[in-house]
Amino acid sequence: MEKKTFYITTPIYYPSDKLHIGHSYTTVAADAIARYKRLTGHDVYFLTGSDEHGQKIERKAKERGVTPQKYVDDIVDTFKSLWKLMNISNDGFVRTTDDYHVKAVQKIFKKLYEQGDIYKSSYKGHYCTPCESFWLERQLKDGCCPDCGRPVELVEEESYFFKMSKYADRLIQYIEDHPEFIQPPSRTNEMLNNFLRPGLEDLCVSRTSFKWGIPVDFDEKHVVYVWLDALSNYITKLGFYSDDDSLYKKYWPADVHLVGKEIVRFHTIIWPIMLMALGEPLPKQVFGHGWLVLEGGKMSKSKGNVVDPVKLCNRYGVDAIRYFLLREVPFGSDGVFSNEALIYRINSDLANDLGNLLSRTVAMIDKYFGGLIPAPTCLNAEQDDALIALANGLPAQVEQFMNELKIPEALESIWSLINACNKYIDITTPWTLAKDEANRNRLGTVLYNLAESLRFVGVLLLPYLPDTAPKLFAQLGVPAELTTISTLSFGKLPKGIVVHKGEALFPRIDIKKELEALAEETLAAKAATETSNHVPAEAKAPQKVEPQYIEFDDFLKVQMKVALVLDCRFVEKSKKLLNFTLQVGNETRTILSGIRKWYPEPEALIGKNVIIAANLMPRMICGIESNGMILSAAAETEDGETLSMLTTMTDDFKDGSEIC
RNA sequence: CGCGGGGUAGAGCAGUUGGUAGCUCGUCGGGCUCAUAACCCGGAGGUCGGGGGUUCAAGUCCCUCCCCCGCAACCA
Repeated sequence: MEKKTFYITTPIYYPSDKLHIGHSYTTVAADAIARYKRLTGHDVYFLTGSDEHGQKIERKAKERGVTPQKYVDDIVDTFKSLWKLMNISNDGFVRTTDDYHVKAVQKIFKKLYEQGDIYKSSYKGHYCTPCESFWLERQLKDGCCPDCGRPVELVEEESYFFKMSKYADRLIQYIEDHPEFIQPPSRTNEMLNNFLRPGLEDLCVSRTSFKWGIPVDFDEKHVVYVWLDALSNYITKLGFYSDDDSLYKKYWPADVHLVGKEIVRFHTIIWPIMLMALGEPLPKQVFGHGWLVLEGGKMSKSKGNVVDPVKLCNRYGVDAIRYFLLREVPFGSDGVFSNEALIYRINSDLANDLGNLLSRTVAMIDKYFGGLIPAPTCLNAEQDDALIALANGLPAQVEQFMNELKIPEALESIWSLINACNKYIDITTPWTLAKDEANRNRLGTVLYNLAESLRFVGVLLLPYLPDTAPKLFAQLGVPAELTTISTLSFGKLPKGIVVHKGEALFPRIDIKKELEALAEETLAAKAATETSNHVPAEAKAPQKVEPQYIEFDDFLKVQMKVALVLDCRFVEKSKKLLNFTLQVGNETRTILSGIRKWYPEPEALIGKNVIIAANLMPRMICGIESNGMILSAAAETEDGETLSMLTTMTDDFKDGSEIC
């Protein structure tokens, strides 16, 4: 019989920087699912990869003085070694710079163009020159810029567009007909209400402003822009539009695209519409998982709290990290990462429950039966039935959870057997049985039941803890042919097998000591990133460690001045920004600052003197150009909030005065 | 009224169609000694964000208010 196929993908990651624990989470989850499907007899294709084009890469490579290709090659190597380290069993690794991908994307682009779904047009924007921003017709206020109220002019910039609008109705219909398509279901509402029902705009799919991308082969000025390039990976790797599309024929449509919640939108709107336009079947499911949120907020470099998966794996072991990721983040929603939570999990679930159970079981077989697993010749229904029933029913339970991608629940159910075993030992008190030779058969049966239960645990854990399960088999002496899912019926384990006492599967961690050590490291790391973050981007290019101090000359580069607040108001579209109009000597300038939270009454600031960094590169925010930065003091308060204070001058300094 | 997700024991979370408020960790007490000071049992701890309503009965349904988070070209 043909094996049933199963195709699962992760997003392809952007090689502008090293991967963090969030990427590991997605990939480990996909890996666990892939391994589970293989274990249960599916013909699996598991794909991950890298999305390598774009302006950001082009710019970063330039900063570093290497070609974009060289730049991404280096970083993609770190991706691959991380996945190797974490035991990721992907069958393919797609790079958007790979030849087959480039060619297929060009063909896709051309086909869509030829059938009229991609058309050449231009940004027809209403452009406000002072604000340097584009506005759509409906955004205008009385035909003028909604921000500054000044008149706008019509401008154009050439670019190709994809006719998403044409397929919107079909997609809405599809989503309504296939409630399982977007998971978890709450995301379905989000997509329909936020994006689909209000109406889709056509998507800009080419750029002329940079070169690092797949050239549009019939119009060399343009490169293919982001999503058309990136999303196609899921089929180009399978040989779509190539000489050999046998993999595509075999595995498409994908069973699951596993993605982070931030990109559900692209996978459930743009991607299906692309496929509709190509006349290809849609993926069966897009699963948007939650995020690993860090204690004290999102991961960010400025907080110095980016979690490096390589360090974690080296410190605690790959399986410990895999277990934590898979167990801690609930189905579809966010989970909190903290070192404390990680260590507690490792200690209580892995060391205490699982590791210790194996250890005490093997030790007793060793001690009472010379290391040979005894035969189960003396069953006691009252004590044994529940345990055996639990074990026998477990594969089906895990199967059900895994089919719904409820990985934490699947693990929980496996742990219910582990816990039952620990309790079983307590009830049967083998050490008491051992005192009386008359109970020898009963003792042997108890130990047999434990060993056999542990074999179940080992087999079911293979997808999640691929390093640990074989260690468990080795200690119990389980032969390879008894480590498949089809052998999971209680009693298959033969008597007389030799057990081998071994190392603890997961050594216990001294929490107090460990947290202290970690705190020290974090502090050091934070100091390092802080110094490097305050250096302008251009100077950051070389990889060497940044010095703790800056040169006096560097300091002189920062021009700080006193400025008088002429006007201060909310930026309408923003929850966080204040728009300052400032008098600096004889010039007037605009600066935006994200401090609305702490200054809910902007009028009160008018007339104050503030200190600004005056020669920062101007930057567009919310369609308004910001010219500099207002200096503030930030502090952590007890409830973890950052407070920010405008540094105001009480003295009567003249605005425009230099600060030195 | 932009959209979405939340507010349940010290922490993190479950609670299907309304019917005794649960789980994990921590904490306190007890048991056991095979085991990685691990394991097993028990206790304490909650006016389920506030207010109003429907009902014999509301964490669950309805109304209203408050707070947190994410997203939406937004923290220089």
